[in-house]
Amino acid sequence: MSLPHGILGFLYTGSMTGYDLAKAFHSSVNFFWPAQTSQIYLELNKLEKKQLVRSNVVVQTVKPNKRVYSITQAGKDELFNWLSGGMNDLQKDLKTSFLMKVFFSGYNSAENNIHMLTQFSKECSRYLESMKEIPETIAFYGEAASAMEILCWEFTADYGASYIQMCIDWSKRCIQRLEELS
Amino acid sequence: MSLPHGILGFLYTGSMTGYDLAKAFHSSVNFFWPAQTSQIYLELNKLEKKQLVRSNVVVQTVKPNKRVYSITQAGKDELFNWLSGGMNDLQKDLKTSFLMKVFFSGYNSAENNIHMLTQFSKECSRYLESMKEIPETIAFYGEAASAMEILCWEFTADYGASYIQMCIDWSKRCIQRLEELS
DNA sequence: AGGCTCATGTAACCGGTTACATGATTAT
DNA sequence: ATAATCATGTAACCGGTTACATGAGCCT
Repeated sequence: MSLPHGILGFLYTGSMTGYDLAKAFHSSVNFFWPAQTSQIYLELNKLEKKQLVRSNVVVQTVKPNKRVYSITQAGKDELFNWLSGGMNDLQKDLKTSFLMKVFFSGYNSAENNIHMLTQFSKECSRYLESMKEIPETIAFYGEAASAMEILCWEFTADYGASYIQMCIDWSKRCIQRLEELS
Repeated sequence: MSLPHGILGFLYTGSMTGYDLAKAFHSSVNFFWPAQTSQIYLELNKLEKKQLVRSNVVVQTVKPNKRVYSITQAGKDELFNWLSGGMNDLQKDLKTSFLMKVFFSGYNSAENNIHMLTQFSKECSRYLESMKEIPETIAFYGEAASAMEILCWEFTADYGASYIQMCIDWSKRCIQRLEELS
């Protein structure tokens, strides 16, 4: 239950079409929130029914017509209410199928588990690598943004990198303990 | 798509009822996978249709009758296939509404954001605190488990604690940078 | 000719959440 | 008395995923 608030967040900086929003999502929050374009259109409909956004069709000759969405006052209220509102529970953030797998990996051999954790660690490194473009992306979009906005974008990047690094450190510790067994 | 595998994982150690499974979930993986009892019954039905588990009713006189589930060979195959199978994508693990909130917190004041992050940090500490019982739980259940099983349980606890600790460190860094602004 | 950009959707499905429903026995 | 334990479900809903459908114009 976050995509609608993300949409409101983007619309707060200016009116956009569903298509624009999809691009905005994909080029910014994608590394932690991959959104489907179709889902964005669905959410826009819901948001309009709740009167948190409003839309009007812009007729175009060369390109296809488009529906431009704007945030309403009620939408802004909802956005800021959400921003200053209560936290999401940490339990939800920990709920990963990976941990479920680890929990039952005791049925597996040490070799298998070392292999599994090595694979995991490698995937983490790959992900970390793919996140190295983020500072450039922030610099690009930051031209038109406030210092505070840029800072908060950097916070999300920091969080992402820290999380992946923690995973790498953790798997290293686990592998070490598995090797001590044999 | 992990709960069914968790069920198979528990049934691998022995036959159980839905009720037993619910207790097993709640007293072990609960800190990273809070499962609803009703969902467990639904999944058991699905697993039986797929012939990964089989059940038979045990008539009781004093207590109500119960349906005991056992894992089939196909179920064991599925379990071990899943255990040694490909990784879940890290992107999913990063997909938290909290990051969405942080991303748009640039619209908020420094004071508001410091307050928000302080609240978050406190909640993390509380969660860390609540996780301190886990070693005892592991010791309790570990009596009947192999060294490898215990080790993997500890891995999940380590992961959980490391994750929360990372969140605490991260919010500390963020707050520091916010304070430098003013 | 082939692929990209612009532009907007529908439909089926799925895992999971919340809330509700029932009812006997046993321990405090 | 009343709370907990044992025991199993149904129903409505919800956010999100996957796949599919359409179609004009522009660039190479």
